[in-house]
Amino acid sequence: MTEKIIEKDFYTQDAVSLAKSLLGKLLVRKYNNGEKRYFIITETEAYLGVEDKACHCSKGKTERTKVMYEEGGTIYIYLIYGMYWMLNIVSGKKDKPEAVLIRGIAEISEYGKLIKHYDGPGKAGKVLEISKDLFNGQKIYNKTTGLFISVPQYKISFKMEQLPRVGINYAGEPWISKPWRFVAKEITLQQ
DNA sequence: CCAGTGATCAGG
DNA sequence: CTGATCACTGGA
Repeated sequence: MTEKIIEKDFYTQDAVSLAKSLLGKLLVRKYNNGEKRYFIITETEAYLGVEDKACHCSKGKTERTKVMYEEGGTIYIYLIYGMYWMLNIVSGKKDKPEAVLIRGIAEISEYGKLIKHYDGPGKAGKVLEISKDLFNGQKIYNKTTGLFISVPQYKISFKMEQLPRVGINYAGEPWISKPWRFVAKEITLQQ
């Protein structure tokens, strides 16, 4: 697998366009034992600043949310329900708190064959073996951190679905209805 | 349908 | 310090 890492500038776009752009990109995880695995990003959600009542930053800057105020490309990780590590990529400019939640990934082999889907952010976090200690505040465009995003060498085709976000009923309207969840369907790879 | 599980945060 | 909440998942 050749790795064409995506540069820092890519992450300065707003969270909604970044959420779309990340579909079909390759998430590379180099584990502590040296093993390397490859995952296509298949589902994302955008969280858009202090106004968005579904966004953690709607309550302002806290110990947890401070990394969302960093520049685009910063990794934001938090624990939910005491069990699941959620992986987010901060987007936009410094001091504009936006992020994209990675909700689904599909593992592919080194030769571009689909292996397994991990549908759901908790499952994705588990297979990636991420945690706050390991990656929170790191940069996703830094190839040395063990978790980075690149352009896949294989041509990937899919249909994009746009849906409301899940698990945010507490946010109220209009935020519940914002179609800021993006799913890649019918994924095929050409070698 | 619902319990598990612990960091985080507002409030005293 | 305490109690409530939670961008979820897996098993009745």
